[in-house]
Amino acid sequence: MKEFNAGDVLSLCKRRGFIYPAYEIYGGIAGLYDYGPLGTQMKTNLINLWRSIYVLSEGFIEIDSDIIGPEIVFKASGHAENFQDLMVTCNQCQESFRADHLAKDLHPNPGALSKKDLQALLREKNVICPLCKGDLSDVEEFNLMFKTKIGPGNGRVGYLRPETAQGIFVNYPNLYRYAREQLPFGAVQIGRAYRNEISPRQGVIRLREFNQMEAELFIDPANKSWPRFKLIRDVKVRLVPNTDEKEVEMTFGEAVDNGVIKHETIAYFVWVTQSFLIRAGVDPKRLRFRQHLRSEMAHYAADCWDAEALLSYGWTEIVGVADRGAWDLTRHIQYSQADLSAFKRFDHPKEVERQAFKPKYGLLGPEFKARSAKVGMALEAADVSLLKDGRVEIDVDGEMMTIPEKYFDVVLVKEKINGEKVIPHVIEPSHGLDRIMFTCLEHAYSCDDENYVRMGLTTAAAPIKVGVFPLMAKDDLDKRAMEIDQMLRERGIATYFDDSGTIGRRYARMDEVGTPLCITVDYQVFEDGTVTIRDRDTSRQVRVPEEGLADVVEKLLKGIKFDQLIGKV
RNA sequence: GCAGGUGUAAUCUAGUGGUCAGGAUUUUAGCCUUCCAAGCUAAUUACCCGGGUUCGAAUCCCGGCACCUGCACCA
Repeated sequence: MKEFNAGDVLSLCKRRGFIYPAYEIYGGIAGLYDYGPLGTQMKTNLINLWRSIYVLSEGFIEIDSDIIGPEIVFKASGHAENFQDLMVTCNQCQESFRADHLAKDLHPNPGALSKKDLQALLREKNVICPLCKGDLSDVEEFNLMFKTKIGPGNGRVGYLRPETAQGIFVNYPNLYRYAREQLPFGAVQIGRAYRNEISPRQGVIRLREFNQMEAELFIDPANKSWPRFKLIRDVKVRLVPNTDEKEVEMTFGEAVDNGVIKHETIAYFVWVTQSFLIRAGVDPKRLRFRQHLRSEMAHYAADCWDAEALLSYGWTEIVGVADRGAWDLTRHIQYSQADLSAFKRFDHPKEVERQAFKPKYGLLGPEFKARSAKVGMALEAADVSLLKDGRVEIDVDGEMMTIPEKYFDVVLVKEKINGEKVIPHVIEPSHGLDRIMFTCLEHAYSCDDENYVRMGLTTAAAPIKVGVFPLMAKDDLDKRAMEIDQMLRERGIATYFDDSGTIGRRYARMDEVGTPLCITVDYQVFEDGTVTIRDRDTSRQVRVPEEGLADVVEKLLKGIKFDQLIGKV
């Protein structure tokens, strides 16, 4: 086994059609990559695997929302604020600073200043580099969202989404209704997102246009247990808690019992993530879950665990599982005025007695004419504590009105309360598809001393499942192999037919792109109707009757071990 | 964005201010070949882009772009 680095893997990816640098004939653009034929197929395979877990097994609903969104969505989400930092750089030591942080003592609210004003303020007060006392650059805007205009002329300001999650949050009322108004329910979205990164690096690890698979699970804030958690209590996981930042292995049950992971729901989806990644082809020995440090956790997050894979770049975040609390929905409630709550029905309705205003509609009518109904409704909704000096001040359609007590009585009312409105909390497993894909490729890559490259992709991820070869392209062997190839493709199995050059070269070609199985039709087929199936990882072969071949192949692809098969055939 | 390094074919690379560049792998066609990158013959493909210096630049200089490393950024 030879040492290798990400460059070797990227070379192979380009050579064999997994990943190409985008716009290469024009010199390329940093942070943009295209998927080639094999890459696209593999990406589709990973998506289908993920979808089968979230949509089929866990019952999430899937949507596909717009990439372009109006400015207000990203004001609500916080991205407009957090993506547009004003920065200055020290001309001497090259350190970068948030411009508003440097102006903290010079202005009551520097965060609210425009770029121009902040620039003027810093210049006027002769602010210099706090580290080395060097001169500072002009104030520069770092806008990490791609801005665009919606419509002709001045249009409306729009942005390309920096994450797919917001499309789910803004559809919350529709999805809540679709889920028949019951918690918990979850929604997923798979799609592209855009961040105008300052410095894209490390191949496809930091991209300006990337693919996300995000799930948003809406749960009752008062109940973060998870029924299916008991099924996975005894599964082990490697954790790096933020308390001492040391890696420990424990079961999910222990992690929750000891408070390492905050609650069952987060823990369960860390498990879902772990099992997905391993089935996708991430090496379990190079996978761990690291808890965000307090300082790196978003202020609204209750807990957050990143799946990290060990790549030649170092430990790299590939999935984040966060408890975002009620933050997103609360923000969208503020900005949109929409009702993004869930109605939590009590097991037994509560009888409540309370004091309330009872409007005298007979008097309200002549006095307030057309507005009397609205005044009455406002009175009914108002709290009796507002009553002062024989009058009450209430808000009617945004206008404050003073209503003397001759227009109402104060009475004791009995109310039956069936439940309460709550803003659901959100558990978000967010997957960087491109990073996961690259991790699968790098973890699958092996190269021996003879420079023989073998990609140990899992059967789920492999873009080609079976290579089909005639031992020689003559004597009807090729015809026979072609029939097998077509039969397998009709069964929905992705094959690759190859009759060129020597058989060894064809095996090598398939090994290099991670094809798990190869079928070779040799002369024995004319004697007993059998062909050989070759296992990529061991190069071993078994003879299998042509009849029933597809069933055997399907079993192998589903995970039956090659060894078990040898006994069976 | 800053600093340093790099840029020759699909991939890995040799090379020099002076015959429009050599090798290996790959690919394609043919010969050969009864199971793991065999051999033979032939073919296709490259000096990142733009400007400058020079009689002459792939080579030296400047600018751009891309990649690598470090810094910064990473909601």
